[in-house]
Parts: sequence; C-alpha cells; structure tokens
Amino acid sequence: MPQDPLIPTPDYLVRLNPEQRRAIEITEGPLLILAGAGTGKTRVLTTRFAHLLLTGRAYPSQILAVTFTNKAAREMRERVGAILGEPAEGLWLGTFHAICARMLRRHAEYVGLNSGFTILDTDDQLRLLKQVMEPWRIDTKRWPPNQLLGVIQRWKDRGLTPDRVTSAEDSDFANGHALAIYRAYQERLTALNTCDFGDLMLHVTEILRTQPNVLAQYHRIFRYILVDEYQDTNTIQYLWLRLLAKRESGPSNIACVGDDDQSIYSWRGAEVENILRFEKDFPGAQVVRLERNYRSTVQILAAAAGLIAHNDGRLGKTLRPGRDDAEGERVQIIGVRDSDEEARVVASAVERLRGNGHALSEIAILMRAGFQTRPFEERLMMMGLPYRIVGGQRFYERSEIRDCLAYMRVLAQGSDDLAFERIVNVPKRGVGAVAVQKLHVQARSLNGPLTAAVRSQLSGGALKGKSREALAGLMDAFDRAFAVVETEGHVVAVEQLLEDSGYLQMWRDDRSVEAPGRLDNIRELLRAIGEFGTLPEFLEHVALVMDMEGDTSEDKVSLMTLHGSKGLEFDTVFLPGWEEGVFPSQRSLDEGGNRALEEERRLAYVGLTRARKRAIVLHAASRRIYANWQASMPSRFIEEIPAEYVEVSGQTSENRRHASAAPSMFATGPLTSSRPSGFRPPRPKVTALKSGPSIGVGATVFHPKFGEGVVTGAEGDRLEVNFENGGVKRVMASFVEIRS
DNA sequence: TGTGTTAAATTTTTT
DNA sequence: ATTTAACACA
Repeated sequence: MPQDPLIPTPDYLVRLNPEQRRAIEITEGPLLILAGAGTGKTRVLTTRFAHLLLTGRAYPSQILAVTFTNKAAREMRERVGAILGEPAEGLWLGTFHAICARMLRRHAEYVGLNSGFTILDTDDQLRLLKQVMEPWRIDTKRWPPNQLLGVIQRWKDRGLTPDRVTSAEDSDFANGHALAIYRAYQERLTALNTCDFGDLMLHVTEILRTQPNVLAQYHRIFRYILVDEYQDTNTIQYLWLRLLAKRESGPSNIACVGDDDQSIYSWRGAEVENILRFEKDFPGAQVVRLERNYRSTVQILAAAAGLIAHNDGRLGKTLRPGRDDAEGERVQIIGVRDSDEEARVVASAVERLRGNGHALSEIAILMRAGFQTRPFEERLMMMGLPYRIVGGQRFYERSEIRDCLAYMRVLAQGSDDLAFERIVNVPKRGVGAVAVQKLHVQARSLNGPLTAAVRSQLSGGALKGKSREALAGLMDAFDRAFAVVETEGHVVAVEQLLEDSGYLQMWRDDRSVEAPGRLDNIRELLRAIGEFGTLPEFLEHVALVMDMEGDTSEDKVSLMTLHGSKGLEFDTVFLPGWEEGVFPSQRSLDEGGNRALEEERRLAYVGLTRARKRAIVLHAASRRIYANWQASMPSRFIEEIPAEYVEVSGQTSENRRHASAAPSMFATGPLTSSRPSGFRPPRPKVTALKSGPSIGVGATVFHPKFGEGVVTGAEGDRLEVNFENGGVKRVMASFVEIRS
C-alpha cells in the first residue's frame, strides 16, 4: 500500500529497509515472511502489529499473535507497547498453549470439561498413564510408559483424537493396545477435569472443527493473525491456525514469519512442510524475503551460507550482508586433543578477550548437548571467569518445587488426586503404595477424590496406628491452612502448610549438600506466590509459564545448547565439539537418515549465525563418552564451510604431521603445557599418513588405544574400524598403523 | 513399608 | 561415570 506523498511516513517505518516495509505494509491477504537469521524478524513482527493498530485497521483485541515461547510473547508485548507509547492491553498475544488455554476455558463444556480444569505437568501425565495402563498388565520393561506417552503426544501433535487414529496409524506398541490405552487415558483426564499440554491444542481444534458457531465467533473477533517461528509449528498448530484464518468470505489475513533454515525441532513434532507448503495452503499468498543480515560479519555470513547450501529442499534464501563495513575475522577452526584441552583453550581465549575489554556477556559457548557444559564450567570456575548456564533444569521442574506446588494444588483444589498422591508420603509418613491403593478403592466406591476417601476412612476407623495418625495430621494441616487463606492470605497459608505438614522440616533435617539450596528455592517460590492475587491464579501461571526470568544483566559468559541459543546473538561465539558422533550426534546419524542430518546442519547454521563478530569452532581428537575414551574425527560440517572463510589451527588432519614441532597459538598458553594426571591419549604414530598408502576397507590396522581392528569403512582419512575389543569406532587414519 | 542392590539408560525442549 | 528406576529382601 503506497503512502500518500502528502502524509509523512510515520517514524516507526522510517528506518526499515524496502523488504521489511513490504512485510509490514502488505496487510491484507496471506503473507509469508521468510526471515533469515539476523534480518530483523522481531522488529518486523512488532512493527507490523503496531502498524495494524496505528492505521486503524484493527483494535488490539482483533489481532491474534502467537509465539512459541513465553519469552517471545513477553518481548513482543513490550515492544508493541513501546511503539504505541502505552502498555498494550486486551491483546490476544501469547504462546499457542496460553491462547488455547484461554479459549478452552470459554468453551470447555464442548469437550466434557468445566472451565476450572487444571493443566498437568509431565510428571503427572506419566503417573496417570501408568495408572491407566495397569489393567492391561503390560510388561513395562519392554514397553516403557514414557515411550507410550511419547506415542500419544505425537498423535496429539498431529491432531489425532482417539477416534481419529486409524488402525494403520495405531502403533505396534504393547501388542497393539496403544490406541485403547490412549482412549482410556483421555477418559481419565476428562474425569479428573484435567488436560495435558497437547490437549490444550487438541481440544480447542476439535471444538473449532465441530462447532461452527464458535468458529464463526472467532472469525468475527480476529481480523489479523500473526505467527512467529512458523517453521516450528506442528500439525495441530497448523490445523488450528488454518481453521482460524480461513473464512467463507474475505481473505485470510494471516502473516507467518519463519525461516526454514532454522527449523530444528522436528524431533518434537514440528513440520517444516508447513512453511514449505504455505503458498499452496493459502492461495494468493505473497512472499517477502528478508535477506539483509545486520548482525554478522561478511565472513561469518559466507561461512554459514556455504554450510547450509549443503541442504536440499530449502525455500532458497541467501543472506546478504546488510552493512558494508568490516569484513571481519575468518571463522576459526581449532583442533584439540580432548575435551579438557578444549575447555582450556576456550577459557584462555575468553580471558584474552576480557583482557582486551570485551564484555563477558557478549560471549557464548554453544554446544550440542547439555552434558558438554561440565568441562567448561570447571575450567571457567577455576580461572575465576563468571559464567551463566542458560536453560538446564528449570526452576519449576526441581523436585522440591514440584512437591510444594503439589501441596498448593491440594490446598487450592482438594480433588486434585495426582497432586495428593505426590505428597501423601512426602515427607515419609508411613503411607506407602498399599495404603494409597486402599484409598483408591475407597475413592472409587465413594465416587469422589482421594482426600474424601481419607476423611471417610478416618471417621470410619478403617485406618489403624501409624498411617491413621499420619493422615489425620496431614488433613489437619490442610484444614488449618485452608482457614488461614481467608484470614491471612494465601502466602501465609502455604507457608504454614509446608511447616505443619513437616515438609520444610524434612529438608532442614536433610544433611546433604543440596538441602540448603532447596530451602532457598522454596523461599523463592513463596516470594513468587505473593505476586499473584490467588493461589489458582498462580498455579495457572506456573502451568503455562514454566520459566522464571533470569538475570541477563550481569557480565557473564553464557553457556547453553545450540537449541537454546536460537533467537540470541553474541559478539563472540565458541562452538565446541564439532566431531562426528557428537555434532552431528550419533543418534541422528544412526536413526534419522538424511532428514536428521540436515536438521543437524541447520543447527550448525543456527550456531554460526549467532555470532556478530567472531565464531570459533573446535573439535577434539578424542573424547570421553560416559566411561570410555573414543577417538573422534572432525565433523563433516567443518569441511562444508568454504575454505576461504576459515582459518585452521591446532591438531587437524591437515597439519597434524607438523603439529608436534610447531604447537599452535593456542597450545602456547601457560596452561596447556602442563597436563593434570589422568588419561593421556597416546601420540599417534604417523606412519600411515603422509599421502602414504591409503587404508582401504578390509585392512587390518592397529590403534594405540583400541588395539587391532579391521577397517569396515573409509571416507577420505576417516575410517570406520571394527576393533577386536572395542567394537566399531570411527577414527582418523592418522591414528592407526597398518598391520598386515 | 522402607532400604539396599542391581540393571539400564544416557540429544536437543516448550508448553 | 553417574544417575535413575525397578525389584528383592528385611
């Protein structure tokens, strides 16, 4: 929509590039905004939102804006507010799940719930599923319940209610009982007036599918729909969006922002196809490509582009530098001996950067998997370099917090059986599985909750001795706390409940090192409750917003997984562990075929594009995996980065033969010369190298660590060897000698 | 019912 | 190696 020349361009549009402006000014009809890394995606999304409001196209309540994370939703809300100059209120802005929860509370009766339904966490889901599975007498060794939960979740991700699972889609899990158990599980959830996370989407979509009046109501409300991270949507989310966007008359004003090259969540149900198919799904869709990257240097962009070019089936997007300044440094590739040296090298580099005046908060270490953080933590700690682990175990997932939440849930809703079961014997009260089983029987005959069963057994004298006293004491504690809610408020009530029930004392008596920290966490939890008016309000918040904002202000190095880094950026990014089997991960190499490998590559792409000025990739020659050492070879992704954007140092296959004589710049640090005791991978004999006889399949070789073995595969200087007493390992040719 | 022992698993993560 | 979960036993 061209601007009237007489009307000055509003200042929120002034600093945008032409593509960005197009992405904002095409307000009508379906729009796909392909936004490469660092191209100002968030800015476009928020400005578009504000634009719709400021041009009078919609009231705040007429825009539906969905994100995946609470963090993204929060950010969008703040930035829209900033553009509007006032806090944005009455918006339908939130995560898929939060918005669905809001919708489901309005229409719960259509799926057999009432609007006060509760939302289960993963623990509860599993506990419930185990209970439901009991009548089938399934061998839980062969068929682990959590695996079945995965099957059910995947069905839900695809929009399959039990009735929609066809026999062809029925899993062979537990000899074909999976579907029946799924149905029973759903019935149980409904009976408990509860749903799990998948249900939030599933129920609402089911309502929209079957209740035309409800759907029409939302069509009237939502004039515009905005979707963030569209490449991460799963099938149910897609169906939900399509129902809301497609209307009998008028265009679908749905704008989706995404980047197929950053799709890294297929393992939890995301379908890249959703974004690849967009133009077919929404005929007449316009596509805007944001390709000007304002984040990274030319070198980093070119390296990342070269890497991702190895993937097929992309929508095709080339990141171009948006700034013409600084060419910058090449991507550094550093080979090291093992993970300890890797950590030393990174930590000394961090120290050097700090010496040069770089802020630690502008440095990140991004790894494939969580367990890789340990050596870095140890090293950084030893050197006195402050760091922060992003992600990892979340506050509301800690067991002591879960326990406290269970107490609160019972307090807020006495019928919450799952919560009651969790805490009935925590602290130990002598109420074990047998007693709980009896309570279940009683509850069933009463057709009421467990707490009612307890009360009836107490008054009926059915309980004896220890467990009677224990349960009577517990119920008293709940009753007293319940009375206190009215008089002194819910914070005091909860505190008193945790005291009276003996829960706090349990931790005070605990001699373990974690105990004081756990008490601190509980104190923090009590503080958080105070920010909410009522207990149910707080519990709803916890269920949907599992995150507790951390301190981003302090000057610390960030340690996190590559997945966790999506959407963030840093001046300097360290990318350790680029080895076959680690990254790409062994699992993806073994199971997922090319699809999985491409996803790993996208993950590598995400990692590289987090860097503004510097990216340093590391790979170790051997790595300790669980108990034993494994020789490892550099990740294929390293080779896939075009050589002209790369600077190699350390022990790589290229310069290994000179390595002993000429230590790399990173090996000269004061810390690398002396090694603590422990395993030292033997220095390889290099007889096999030097363009010497290439080692072919079938050759017998000797490895200093693994002994003799037969080569079962070869690709360049990477070998796959079946060792006599080590099994199949992947090693570099330079590590072995030919034997026969 | 609670405790000790053994066995198995062990990417990535949001909601 | 470390941790968690299931099972046997006191």
